[in-house]
Amino acid sequence: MEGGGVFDDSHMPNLVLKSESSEVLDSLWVPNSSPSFQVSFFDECKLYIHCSNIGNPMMTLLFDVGFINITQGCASMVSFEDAVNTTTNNMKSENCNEDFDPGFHQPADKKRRLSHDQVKFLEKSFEVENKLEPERKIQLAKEVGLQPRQVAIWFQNRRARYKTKVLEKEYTALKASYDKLRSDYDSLFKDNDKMRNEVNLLTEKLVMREKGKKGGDSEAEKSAVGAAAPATEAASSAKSDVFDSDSPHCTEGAALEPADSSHVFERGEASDFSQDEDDSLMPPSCFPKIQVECYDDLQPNSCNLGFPVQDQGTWFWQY
DNA sequence: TCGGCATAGGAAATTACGTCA
DNA sequence: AATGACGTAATTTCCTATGCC
Repeated sequence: MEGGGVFDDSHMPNLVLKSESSEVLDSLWVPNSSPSFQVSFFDECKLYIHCSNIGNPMMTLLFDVGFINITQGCASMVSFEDAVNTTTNNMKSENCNEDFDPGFHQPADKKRRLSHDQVKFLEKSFEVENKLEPERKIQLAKEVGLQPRQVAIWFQNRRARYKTKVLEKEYTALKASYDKLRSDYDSLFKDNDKMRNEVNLLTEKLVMREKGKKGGDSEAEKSAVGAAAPATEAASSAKSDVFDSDSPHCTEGAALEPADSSHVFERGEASDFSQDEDDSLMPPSCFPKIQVECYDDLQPNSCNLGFPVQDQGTWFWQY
């Protein structure tokens, strides 16, 4: 059970307070007023408190002892605790009125948790507007039964909590995005590696064929290619069929340069997707065309970072 | 108009307390 | 009963905006 509820009339069995609580307590929290409390009579079950306030005649409040806990008389606060938790022993007061019985004093920094109803009320108000105008602060304080200062502090802390929550959410989203990006990058890198191997194989085939043509020894060419094929076939994926030696993709344009083709694919820093363009290394027409559609399934805000798919292709492939 | 001062309010950091496992 | 973790009320410090002289 949450204790220390302020102005939580669900815990107020006393008819005096039930019927007059709003009026009475409002009067206690008149800004700039200096209410004072005085225990005038205290018997085994009732507590009589005289409350004087500016603009108000002396009032006598009658409380059932087992249900109340005066916490901040100086600040004009009366809190009502659950009967189960409250006894005559824990009745305390930190009233600035030094005339109070020492037995009712408590440390000045004593704090009480706000009641469920108070928090609910403040939360609703916070949803409407998370900043407090002075008038609104006073109005809220009156309605919820707190000091304006307490309301201001609650809003301050609430804003801080809200900000923390938003930051946590943003961090989580950003991290998920990064993880996906990283995962996509890794899989792309593997594909890249696989394709590089295929290109190397095909390049070798092509070179051999060119050599064979130049030498006019077609028999030697056949045997060379035939010998190379079984050894490399295992490493090739099914995609290699696309780049078969008869494919127009490969035969078009100038001859490939096998010696330099591999370093274009070399992996740089894992987090650095940029590659310096170096046309001298490989003529654009030498590589088989990589279809950009293979990136189409990338989700926005994940690995593609919102850039057009066409642009992303250049992060990995320099033509 | 400009500068100095006081004041209020907010953000951020920190402390202190209450609650719970 | 003691203890540590956690949530939160409250405090402190710093900064900024505003009004007044």
